[in-house]
Amino acid sequence: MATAKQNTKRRQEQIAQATLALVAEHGLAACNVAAVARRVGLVPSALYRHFRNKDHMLDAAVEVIQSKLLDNVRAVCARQTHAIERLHDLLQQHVQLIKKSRGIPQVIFSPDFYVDRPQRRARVCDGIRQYLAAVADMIREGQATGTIRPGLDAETAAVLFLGLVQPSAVLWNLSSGKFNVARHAEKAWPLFVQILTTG
Amino acid sequence: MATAKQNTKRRQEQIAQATLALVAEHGLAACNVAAVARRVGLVPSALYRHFRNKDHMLDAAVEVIQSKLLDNVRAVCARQTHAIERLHDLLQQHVQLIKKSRGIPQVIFSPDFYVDRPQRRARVCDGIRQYLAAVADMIREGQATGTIRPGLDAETAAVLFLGLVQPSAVLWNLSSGKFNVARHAEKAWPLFVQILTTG
Amino acid sequence: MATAKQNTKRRQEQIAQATLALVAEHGLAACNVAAVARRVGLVPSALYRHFRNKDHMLDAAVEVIQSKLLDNVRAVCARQTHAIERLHDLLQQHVQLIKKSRGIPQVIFSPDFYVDRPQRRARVCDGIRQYLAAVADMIREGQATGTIRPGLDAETAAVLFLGLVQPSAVLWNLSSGKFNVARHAEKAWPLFVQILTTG
Amino acid sequence: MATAKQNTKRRQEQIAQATLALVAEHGLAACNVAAVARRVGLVPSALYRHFRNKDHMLDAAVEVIQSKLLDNVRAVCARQTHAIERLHDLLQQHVQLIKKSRGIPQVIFSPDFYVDRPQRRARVCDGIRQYLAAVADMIREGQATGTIRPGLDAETAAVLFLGLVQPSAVLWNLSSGKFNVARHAEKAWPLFVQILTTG
DNA sequence: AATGAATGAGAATTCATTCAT
DNA sequence: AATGAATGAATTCTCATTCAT
Repeated sequence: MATAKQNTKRRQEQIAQATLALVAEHGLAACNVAAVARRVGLVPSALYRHFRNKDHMLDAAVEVIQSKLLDNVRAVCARQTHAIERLHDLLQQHVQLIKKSRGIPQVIFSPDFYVDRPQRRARVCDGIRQYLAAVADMIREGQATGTIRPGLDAETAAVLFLGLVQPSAVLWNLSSGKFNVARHAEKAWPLFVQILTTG
Repeated sequence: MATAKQNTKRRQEQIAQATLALVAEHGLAACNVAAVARRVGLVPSALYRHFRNKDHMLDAAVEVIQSKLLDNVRAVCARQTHAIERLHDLLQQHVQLIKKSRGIPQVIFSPDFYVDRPQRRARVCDGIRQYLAAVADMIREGQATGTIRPGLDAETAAVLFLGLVQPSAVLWNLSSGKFNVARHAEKAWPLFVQILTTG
Repeated sequence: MATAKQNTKRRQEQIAQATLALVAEHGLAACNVAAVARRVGLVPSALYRHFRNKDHMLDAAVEVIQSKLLDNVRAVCARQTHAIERLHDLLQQHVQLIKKSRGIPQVIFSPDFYVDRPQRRARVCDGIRQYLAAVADMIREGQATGTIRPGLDAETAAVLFLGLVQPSAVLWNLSSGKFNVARHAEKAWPLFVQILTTG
Repeated sequence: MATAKQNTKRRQEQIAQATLALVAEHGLAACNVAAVARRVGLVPSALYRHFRNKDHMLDAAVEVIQSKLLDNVRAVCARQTHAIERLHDLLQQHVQLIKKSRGIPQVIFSPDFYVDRPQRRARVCDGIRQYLAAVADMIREGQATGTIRPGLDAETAAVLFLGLVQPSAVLWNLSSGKFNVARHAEKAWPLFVQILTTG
C-alpha cells in the first residue's frame, strides 16, 4: 500500500492522467477521488497535498487533452509542408488520438464537465477554437499556394473537418469499438478533398 | 402541494420529459430524483410508483430522444420527395431540434449515460444506426433517380451528414449559444451537395 | 434502531435540545451530527430532513437558550411585583437554569459559536441585551416606586447583576460541580442589595 | 521558506504564543496545527520536534494565560500598598489584558478546552483559584488595616470582583468591540467600593 | 396515487500525526 | 532542526430508495 514518495510535480501529472483515464473509461460519475487515488497508488487524502480539490484535478485533466490536441497540430506542421498533406496527416493523428486515449473527445463533449463551471467551459471552448483556427490556417495556406480552391470559406471547412471524425468517434464509442474510425476517415477523406479542390 | 392524481401512463410521460429536460439543461449530475420530482410537481418517493428506479427514468428519457429523431425522418419523408430536398429539410429539422431541445444531442453523446449500462448503450447505438440508415436510404434513392452521383458510398456520406451538424452543436453549447448553428449549416450545405453531385 | 416516525416540528425540537445538551455537556467540538443523531435515536442523514445543515441545528439550539432566559424574565415578572423581590427571584431562577441545563451560559460565552458567523453573534448579543434591558427596567421600576435609590445607574447595575452569577457559573463548571453556585448567590445577594439601596 | 533553526526552548514559547493568539482571535476550532505552524513560520510536522502533540501545545498556551494573570497580581502588589488602590489597579490591569490579548478570558471560559481533559481543567481551575485567593488576600489586608469593613466575606467579594469585568468582557466580544469595557469598569468600581466600605 | 419520515451507502474534504530525507 | 509526502480516522452532506399512512 505504501508507495515510494514522489515530488508534487510528478504526482500532479500522475493524478491528471489518472483522472483523465478514469473519465474517459468509466465516465465523469465514476471518476471520484477514491478511484483516482487508487489508480495512482495513494490514499484519497494524499491527493489533497497536490491539488486543492477535485475540481482542480479535473482542470488538470482538461489541460492534458488540450495539449495533446495542440501537440498534434505542431507535429503535423513540422512534418508536412503541403496544405492538403498536412490536413490528411492531422486527420490521421486525430484518429490515432481517439483510438489511443479512448474517449477523449467524449470528455470534451460531456456537458457535465461544464455546468456551473464557466471558466472550464471557456477554457475548453478556447482550446477547440485554437484547433479550428489552426485547421483554417492550413486551408488558407493551401489557398495561397494554389492547392486549395480560393472560393472556399476556410472557417466553414475547418468545422467540417472536425465533422469528418467526430460522428465516427461517437459511433466507435457507442458500438464498443466495433465501428472502424480509421476506415471511415479513409473513406471520407477523398470527399473532403473534393470540397477543398473541386469548385 | 398536493397534485391531482394522474394515471401512470400520463405520469410516465411527464417524468420522462422532465428527466430529459433536466439532463439537457443542467447535465446528468444535476438530474437527481428530487429534481425530477420537483419538475413534475410530485414528491421524490411518488416517482417510484411509476418507475422501478432512476435507471428506468433515464431509459424513458432516451426513448423520447430516439422518437424525436425518427419523427424528424418521417416528417421529412412525408413532406419532400426529392432526395436532396429531403436531406436539406432533415438538416434543418435537426438544427431546429438542437436549438429547441437544447443539448439533446449532447445527451446522446454523454458517455456517463452508457458506462456499465450495456443495454442502454446498445439501444442508443441502434437508434443512431437507424437514423444513419434512413439518411443512407435517402441518398440511395437519390442515386436511383439520378440526382445523386452513383459512385458515392451512401454509408460514408450519411456519417458525414451527421458531421455537418454535430461539431457545430458542440461549439454552440460550449460557446453558450454564441456560435450560430443554423448559419453554419447553411454554409456547409452547399459543400455537402457538392459531394453528393459532383464526381 | 428503527424509531417511530415523528413529524418535523417535533423532530426539530428534539434535535435542537439534543444539540444543546451535547454542546453543554461535552463541548462544541464533540457536538457532531452523528452524536446528535444518536441522541435523538436517528441515523445521521435523517437529520437533514429536518434541518438544512449543522449550522441550522446550532442556531436552533441557541434559540432554545434565548427563550429559556426570556421565559425566566416573564415568569418572574408575573410572580413578583416588588422590584427587589423580582431581582432576587430572577437571580434564583438563573442559578437554577445553570444547574439544570448544565453549561448553558458557557455555550453562550463560547467564542467558537460565533467566529465567522456574524448573524449568530448578533442574535445572541441581542438576546443578552434584552435580558440586560429587562433587568435594568426592573431597577428603574424600583427607583420609580422608591425602593431602589434614585442615583444608581440602572444599566451598570444590570451588568453587575450578571456578574453576580457568571463567575460562579464558570467556577462551578471548572470545578466539576464542586463550587456551590446557589450558596455564592445567596451570599452575594445582600451585597448587591446594598448597592441598590444604600447611597 | 526555510527558517533559521532555533533551540527548542525558544520554539516552545513561540508555539505556545501562536497557539494562544489563534484561539483568542479565531476560536479553538480554527486553531489547528497547520495554522499554528504558519504563524510560527514553520511546517506543521516541524512542531512535533518541540511538542509531543497538539494537546501539549494547548497546555502550553494555557500556561501563558495563567502566568499573565498572576503577573498582573505581582505587578499590582509591587506598585500599590493600599488595599483598595491595589484592587482598583488590578481591575484596570485586567481590563487592559482583555483589550490587549483579545479574548483571553473567553479562552479560559471555553468549555471545549476542558471536556475529556481533566488535568487541564484542574490546572485552569487552580489558576483562577489562585487569582481569587490573591484578591481575597488583598481584601483581608484591607480589613486588617481598617480600610475595608470587617464584616465582609472576602471570598464572596473576590468572586464579585471577577464579576466586575467578566460580563462586560463577554459583551465586548459579542458586540465586536462596541461595548466599552473600560468605561463599564470605571462606573462599576464605585459600586464595588461601596460594598467594600459601607456597612 | 401521493406523502413524509427514515435509511444506508457513498462522496469530498480536513486534520493530527508519522516518517524518510 | 526542518521539510514534504503520505496516512487514516473523522466529519459533513447528498442521494436513491423503502415503507407506513
